[in-house]
Amino acid sequence: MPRFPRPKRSAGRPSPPPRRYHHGDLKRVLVDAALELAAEGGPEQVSVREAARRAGVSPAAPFRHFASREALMSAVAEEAQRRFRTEIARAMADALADDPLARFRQLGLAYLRWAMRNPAHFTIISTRAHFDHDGSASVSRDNAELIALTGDLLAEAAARGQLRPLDLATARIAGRALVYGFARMHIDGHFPRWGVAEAEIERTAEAVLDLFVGGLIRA
Amino acid sequence: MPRFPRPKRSAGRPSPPPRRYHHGDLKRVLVDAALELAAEGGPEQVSVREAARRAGVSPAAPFRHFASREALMSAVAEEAQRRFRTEIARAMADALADDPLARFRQLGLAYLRWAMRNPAHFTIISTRAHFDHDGSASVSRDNAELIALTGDLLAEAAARGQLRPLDLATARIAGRALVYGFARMHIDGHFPRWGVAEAEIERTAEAVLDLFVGGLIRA
DNA sequence: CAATAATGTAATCGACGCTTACATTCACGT
DNA sequence: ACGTGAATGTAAGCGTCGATTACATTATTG
Repeated sequence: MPRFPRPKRSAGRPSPPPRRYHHGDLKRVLVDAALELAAEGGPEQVSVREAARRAGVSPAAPFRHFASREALMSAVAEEAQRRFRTEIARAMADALADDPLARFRQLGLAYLRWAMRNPAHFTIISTRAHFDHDGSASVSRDNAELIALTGDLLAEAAARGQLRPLDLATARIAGRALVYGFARMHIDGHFPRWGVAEAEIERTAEAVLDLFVGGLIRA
Repeated sequence: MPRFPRPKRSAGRPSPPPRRYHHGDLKRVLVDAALELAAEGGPEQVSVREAARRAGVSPAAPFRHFASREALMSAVAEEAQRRFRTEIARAMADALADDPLARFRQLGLAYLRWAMRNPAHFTIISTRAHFDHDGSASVSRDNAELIALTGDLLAEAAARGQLRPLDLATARIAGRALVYGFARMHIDGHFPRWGVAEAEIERTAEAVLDLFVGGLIRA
């Protein structure tokens, strides 16, 4: 006797998903549930059991698809990274094509906006502790591309004589530290202490970016 | 009959601490153990039970001193903040007294060094998720003082005509975002992806700071 | 259609945070 | 000095979690 007696279907009905023993697309549903959990309560709140619960499945079921919580988190990270990458690409498509410094600024702004609007997902893809970056080829590739892009934009700006004399590698890293730090200050709740109200944050982000870029250009 | 029969002491010995029922200084020992745990495996690795274990005490004992894991973490954070504050004060005492920009740079460098050498402790005091900042008067006060100091140094530099025209509040925040971001990039394991080897990091930190300060000064 | 792989459940383990009831010791007023 | 209440420890247990194992059901394929 089956432990989960299949509910009798009234004859001709085409079957609204009434609890089959095999879920069908559990892997994807688990990742989605985990993304939700992260968005709701931060990365630490993601639990295999709760994801299973939301998928309507037993606590052990997820382990057929993910060997560990960490493996689930890696899948979550890859999905988050995919969304991040898409958003950045969209922003860069909108940016002026012929001014590398303007594109650099636009890249920084898009990065900041996505990070601040998706704090949990940003944290997951940004913090080694939450999943194994090196284990994900796509995340590594995306990151490498983004890093290369910032380098290219700065190099192009330098080639056009827009920059004061400075070390490009240092400027690249400083720029990243700036936007990463700003995003994390927001996520980690620093801004109230700095007298920056929620409503001012995006404006402040632009001001900070402009100040930084202003410090790079030839006077 | 006592469940923990006191081990007989050989007569005249002055008692090396042989397991008394009352520990004597459990609160402090628990905080120290928790600090160690954080240093070893990061803030997430801090557990009440393990701290109790290292203190040689039952799993329930810590709850006499800390109402929750979070309360323990707050005590850990306050101790970490105390150490941080001490280190910053020491660095500032060593810095040139009469050049505000040099002091600003020195402050940033001291901040970075401590953060990178004490990653777990830095993470705890920097990330709201790990404990309730607002619940700790001392941490709030320390932070306010540090924030005020950066503002004062920049204002003094501006008053002496060392800076190009810029918004001081923005510069303050940009400076903090820069050092916070750099420190977190290190802690979060970003630098290998950016081609910065471990041995180069402190040098890179100085270069980044100098580039930023160089962008603030009058050309 | 039968064998087998894929994918689910049940039951269980150990670690954790936390609570309650009880034991031991300390500190203080008489 | 002493006895009593406060302080501080233990024991036992609850519910949650990640993870494993044995078994049940379904899908696939020769």
